[in-house]
Amino acid sequence: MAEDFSLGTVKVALSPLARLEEYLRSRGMRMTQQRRCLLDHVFSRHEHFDADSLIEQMPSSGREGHVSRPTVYRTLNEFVDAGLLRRFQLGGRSMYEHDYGYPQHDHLHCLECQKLIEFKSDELLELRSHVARENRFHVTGHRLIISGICEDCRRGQRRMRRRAGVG
Amino acid sequence: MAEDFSLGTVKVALSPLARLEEYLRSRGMRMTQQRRCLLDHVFSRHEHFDADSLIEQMPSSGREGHVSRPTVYRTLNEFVDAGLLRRFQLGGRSMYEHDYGYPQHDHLHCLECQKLIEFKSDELLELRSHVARENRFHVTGHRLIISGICEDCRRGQRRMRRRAGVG
DNA sequence: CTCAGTGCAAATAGTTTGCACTGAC
DNA sequence: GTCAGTGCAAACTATTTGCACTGAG
Repeated sequence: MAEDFSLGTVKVALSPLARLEEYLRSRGMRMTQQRRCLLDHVFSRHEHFDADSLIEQMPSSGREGHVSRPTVYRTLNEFVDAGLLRRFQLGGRSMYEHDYGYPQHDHLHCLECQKLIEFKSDELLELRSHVARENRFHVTGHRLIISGICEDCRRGQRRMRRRAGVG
Repeated sequence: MAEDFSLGTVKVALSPLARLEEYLRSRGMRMTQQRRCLLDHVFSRHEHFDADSLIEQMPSSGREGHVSRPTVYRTLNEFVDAGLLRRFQLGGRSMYEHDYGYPQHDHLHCLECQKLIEFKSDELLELRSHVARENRFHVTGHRLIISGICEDCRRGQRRMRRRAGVG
C-alpha cells in the first residue's frame, strides 16, 4: 500500500484498479469481470478513445472478455464518476481519456486526420484563474481544443485515419 | 453599400443579410422566406442558442413565419458555412453563436444554471500560436470553455434556468 | 417554367433505460 | 441467498435524409 504508481507523469498512491475498488466499495457497488476487463483495457494504453472504438477493440460478442454495449456505456460513466477517466465532446461524440494519474493537458485537433495532439500549458491555468477571478466565477475545470491541420497532413499524407486515436 | 455595420464590436462592410445574399448567389442558392426569417431572428440578438431553443422562439407550426425543424437544421448549417454563425458542442448538443461581425471570444460555463459568460483574452491567442508553432500545427480556430459555478449560483439562486441562453 | 428549397415522415447515430436473468458478496 | 450488474431489446435525443410538392429566379 505504500508503493507509488507512475502513470503518465503524475504519481498516485493507488493503482487504477485499487482506486476503482475503493470507489466501488464506498458506494456498495461490486467488482465484476466486465468492470475489470474494461479497466484493464482502458489503462493498458494512453489513448484518446470513444465508446465505439473501445467496443471495437474489446473481444467481440460470444468471446471471452466480451462486454455488451450498454455495459460499456454504463461503465464509462462510472469511470468518469470515479475520477479515472475524463470525458469531452468532439464533433458530437463523447471522447474519453485518462484522468487518474495523468496530468491535466489540452489538445490540438487535426481537422484532416482527426488526430489529437496533447499539450500542457501552465500559462493557460494562470489565464483561467485570472479570468475566473475577474468574473467572480468558481472554476472546476476547463476544456481547450485548438483545431487546424497537423504537420503530417500539410505534407500531403491526408485522410489516413478516420477516428481520433493517438499513439 | 459603403456603409459599415457594427455588430458587437467588429466593423464589417456588409450587413448579415447582404453577406448571406452574397453567399447564396455565389453558390447558386436562393434567398427564401425561411432563410430570411431565421437570419432576422438569429441576428436580432446577441445570444447563444441551440437548434431547439431557436425553434421554440420562432412562430410555431401554422403561424406566419414558421420554419420546420429540418429546415432550421439545414439553414443553421448553411449559416455556419457562410461564416455567419459559429458552432460548438456543449453537453452533447450543438450550440450556435454569432461569428460574423462579432469578436472572437470564449466562455465560462456554469454547471449549475447552464449560463454562458463570454470573455475575451488576447493572451489566449498568443498562447495558441505559441503552442501551434511548437507543434508545427496550422491553426484555424479554437474553443475554450471554462466550467464551474457562477456568482449567482454560489449565492444560492440555483437551478433557475434549464438551457444555455445569456441575456 | 425550372430547379433549389421545403415540409413531412422516416432514418440515423450515439447513448440510455426497463426488465428478467446472472453472479459477486 | 440477496441485491447489484448484465445483456437484450427497445427507447430516446439530436440531427439528417428521401421524396413529392412549392416557390424564387
